[in-house]
Amino acid sequence: MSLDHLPRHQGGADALARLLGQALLAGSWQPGEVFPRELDLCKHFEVSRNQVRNALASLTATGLIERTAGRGTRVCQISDWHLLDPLMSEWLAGLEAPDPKLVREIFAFRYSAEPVVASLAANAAVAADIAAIEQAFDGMRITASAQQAARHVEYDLAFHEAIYRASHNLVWRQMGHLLRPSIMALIQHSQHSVATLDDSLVRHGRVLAAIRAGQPQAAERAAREVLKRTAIDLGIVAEAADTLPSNER
Amino acid sequence: MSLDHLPRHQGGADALARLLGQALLAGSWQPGEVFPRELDLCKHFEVSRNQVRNALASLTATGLIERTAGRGTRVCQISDWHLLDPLMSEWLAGLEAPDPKLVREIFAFRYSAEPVVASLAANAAVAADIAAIEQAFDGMRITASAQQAARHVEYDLAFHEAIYRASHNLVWRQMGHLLRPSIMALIQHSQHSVATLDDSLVRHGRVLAAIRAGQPQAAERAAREVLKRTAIDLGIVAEAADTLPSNER
DNA sequence: GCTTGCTAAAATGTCAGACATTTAATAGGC
DNA sequence: GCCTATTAAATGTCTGACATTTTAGCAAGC
Repeated sequence: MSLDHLPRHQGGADALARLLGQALLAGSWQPGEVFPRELDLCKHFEVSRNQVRNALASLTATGLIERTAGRGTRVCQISDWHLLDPLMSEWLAGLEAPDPKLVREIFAFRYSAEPVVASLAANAAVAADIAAIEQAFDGMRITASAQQAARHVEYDLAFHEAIYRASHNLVWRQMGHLLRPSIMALIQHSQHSVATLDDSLVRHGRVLAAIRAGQPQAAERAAREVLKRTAIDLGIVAEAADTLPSNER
Repeated sequence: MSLDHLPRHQGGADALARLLGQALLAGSWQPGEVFPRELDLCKHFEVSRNQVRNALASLTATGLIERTAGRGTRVCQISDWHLLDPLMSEWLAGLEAPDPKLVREIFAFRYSAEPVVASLAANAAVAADIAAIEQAFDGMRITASAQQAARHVEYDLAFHEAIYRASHNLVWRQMGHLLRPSIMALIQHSQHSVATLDDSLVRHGRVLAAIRAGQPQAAERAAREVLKRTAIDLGIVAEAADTLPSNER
């Protein structure tokens, strides 16, 4: 794959890293394939070798590419990508059409993890945590219309992130970054009718209530119900389906 | 905090990043404090500015420090550290005496997450996955003596990592990196008597059996039992205690 | 006295060019 | 045919100069 179709860019090495990172996430290069050489990138984007090297260093840090002196740069296997790196989440969230396989994998993770997080939050949340969740929930309610989908999604994001934070665990908190790509993908599949939005709101409300009441098991169940709704909205499972996304043998 | 007590080093920028990263993880600088300037680091370690900048770039990528032109370099809050970055795990695992708070946080995460992972593995594992878990388990059995603690811990690590891989989820798999610092800490608290080692082995065996049998709920329970044993061995809870480490309000 | 604005210093960021090192391919000798 | 030396090509490193950003200090003006 050549880089002819990539647009010129403006901004520093970060912008270049983002551009290349997103191209890799979008599948412009296959794993194992050789990546363009530094000097070619310099020429194509009309930037200094320094900027290219800085950008490539970011890509290396996220496990997208692997570089060896004399050999060149190759694209890593998907299983080696650092999906939990905040940079990666940001790039993924900014993609127009993220790889459905990736979205599905991330959602499958959320489906198994988030009930546990909600349960932890119900045990550990203090007043400030509950206030944060509540505020996000209020925002979701106010923006529950098709016209304000973008703002609604932001509040949705804040809601779930607040729950991760409320778990009061450093590791789970870091994982909140993963929410952005998963939730931003909702905008693409914007089959947000009034009915589904209302249903989604009710389910979110039950999670909030359970956490506020300090009921871990109820929070766990409620979180799972929220994710079932999200799975439908993401187009991962069909509307009527009662089955859940799970990893088959 | 000055860097007078840091040893000279040998190796490239990676080694320097490791040295500085481990010093940060060990708490040599407080969050918010200013970090030494590039030129001071050059002088102290007798390396080029290039190497220093590369090392500092790694530290920036892991969220340990934050750099601003003209302002300088400051140490980030612990909550901003990218604990899920593989580099971070490696540094943390290599520490002689990692911060007990961090070890506890990571273990608390494992305690809530690993039962879920085991359950997923019981659903998703194929023959190769089970073989990998089995092989690690055999290794643990063979090295179950105080003399071979180091090798035993490696097999222990392989056992848990194989379960993460068996979940067949890209995100959970990435999280396997976290195991190393958590399990390596076991070497420090090496109160491995024959009895505890035997008990630990039995519990690990039950996880393997449940996954092989494809029984998610049994796997979940068994994984929790393994972690209760580990919590004792890590000195997180007392021997007789039946209570579990959890995040209090 | 307080604010405003200019100036200088100090830190990180960037550039350009030469050189070092590693890897792989290639040609040559036996 | 195999082994070795050479060459080419890629990434890695060093150096010095310069750019940019931020902060602090100082001075002028209201």
